[in-house]
Amino acid sequence: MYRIGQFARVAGVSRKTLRFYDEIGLLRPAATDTHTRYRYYAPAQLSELATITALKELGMSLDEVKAIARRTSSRSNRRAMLGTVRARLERSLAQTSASLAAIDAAIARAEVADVALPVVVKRRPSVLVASLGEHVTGYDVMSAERELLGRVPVVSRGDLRGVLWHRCADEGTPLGEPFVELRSGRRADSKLDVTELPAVTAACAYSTDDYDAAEQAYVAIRTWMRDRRCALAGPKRELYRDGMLEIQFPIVVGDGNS
Amino acid sequence: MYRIGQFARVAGVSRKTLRFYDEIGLLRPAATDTHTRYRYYAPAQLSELATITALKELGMSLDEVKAIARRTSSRSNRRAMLGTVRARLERSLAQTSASLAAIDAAIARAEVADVALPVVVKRRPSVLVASLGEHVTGYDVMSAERELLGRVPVVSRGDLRGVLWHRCADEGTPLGEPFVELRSGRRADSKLDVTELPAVTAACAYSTDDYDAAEQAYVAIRTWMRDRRCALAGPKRELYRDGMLEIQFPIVVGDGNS
DNA sequence: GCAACTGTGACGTAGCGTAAGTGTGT
DNA sequence: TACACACTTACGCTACGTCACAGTTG
Repeated sequence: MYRIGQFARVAGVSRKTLRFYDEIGLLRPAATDTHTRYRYYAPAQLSELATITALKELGMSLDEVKAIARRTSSRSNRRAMLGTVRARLERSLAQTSASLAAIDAAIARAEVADVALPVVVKRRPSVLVASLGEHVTGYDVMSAERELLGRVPVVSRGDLRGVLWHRCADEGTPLGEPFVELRSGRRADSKLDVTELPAVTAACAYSTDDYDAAEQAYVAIRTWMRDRRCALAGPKRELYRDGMLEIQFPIVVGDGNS
Repeated sequence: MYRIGQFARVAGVSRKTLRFYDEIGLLRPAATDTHTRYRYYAPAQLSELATITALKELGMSLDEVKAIARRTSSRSNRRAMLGTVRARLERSLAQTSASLAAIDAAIARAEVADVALPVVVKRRPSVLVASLGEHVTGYDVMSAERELLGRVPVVSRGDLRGVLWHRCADEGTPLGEPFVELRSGRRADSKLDVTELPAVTAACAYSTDDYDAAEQAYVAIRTWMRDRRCALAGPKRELYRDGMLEIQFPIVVGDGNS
């Protein structure tokens, strides 16, 4: 029989680890002195501990190790558990390599060194909006917006206000459609188009409300999407927030089930 | 100005996250009502928060984000930090893909489904041992061992006892060298060879002390090493521990600096 | 007055590391 | 007696999630 220190040295783990495994019932010492409470381990427990360590290395949590190491766990249970762990590892691998690619891209163009124009992904819920129902060229967007606002009373408006870009400058004449959120239940002028902006996951960036800054934000999102081989999934959205601009590119996204 | 709930919705994070970032000084609200302690956020803070989120996505800790986002951090500092994070990501990637390969191998041969013969890696310190100084064939190992033990008094012996296998059965006649650990400071019979077993990192498995079980353990380690494309780095060691056998294959191992 | 919001604690997560203070073995 | 070893208890770490209870806003 080994006392805790020697067993720890021989097994290559820390004493604290052994006490912890005892505490959570994962590896109980073969004997415990009832008076001194010293833990005594049998040589055969080296292989028990090796099982625990090996399963932990495969990426299992101690709870999972406990479950799989029980005598009562069936072969099919164990196989299922391996599948679960495998799936988790794969997700983590994808995540890590995506981060690695992103950081390499950032290093390559020395971009994040200036912490410039961060892009973030957000899930946006669907929203009820009113618009004029027509797509106008870039130069007419501001007047169209004024007209729209003139037709929707302030009490009916929600917080969101902006432009949907159905076609961007890089594809020819830009075509935009100003919109305002409608407070739920409010009806608008019957000549207005009332539609539901669909829920999307979008890559977003922020800028001040001037042309050059916005252009930089657009470039940042495009670069971000190129780095991640990410496809556009709908018209871009430009939102006005009190002097700030938020630019959203809806993106295609896995549903997490694959 | 947004209150916490709206800011959280717009930014796509939780209220608790915002309170936490306030608490650790990572993102302080633009204003706080001194009476009610309500937090008020400015629209421009959306982009601050986006920076934080983006850096976090790259794999930085909040402490690192705090450091890199400070105005006082220089470009070279930031570049160095990116390098650090990149290195960490790479290690984690290697680790995860190794686990994935191991679990795939296990699934393929339905091995861990029976939680059979786990292999673990251990770092072993160097150890002072005595031996007869000659390599004997497999059949003579037991008698050589008896002779060795006869020449080393019990008081001089340490805990370790076993055989070094200089050549294994798969390479022809097995050649072994029994050894016993010497308690530090103790001198042995001058006709014995006293050497230092070098410190090694070894892949280890356990078995009971009989031929078939030991053979299975050998197979398990060889399979493990093949799965990991891992090379042998010295004579195999067989240790006797009170009826149990521990088999160690020294392996080549990166020094963690690459 | 009521619903929806906000605040501050306090406790939980995983897997141990690191003391602090006290008893045990040789 | 000295010294290594063992014990328990408690707090620390990351990045928040989840109550519970009380005050605030519209």
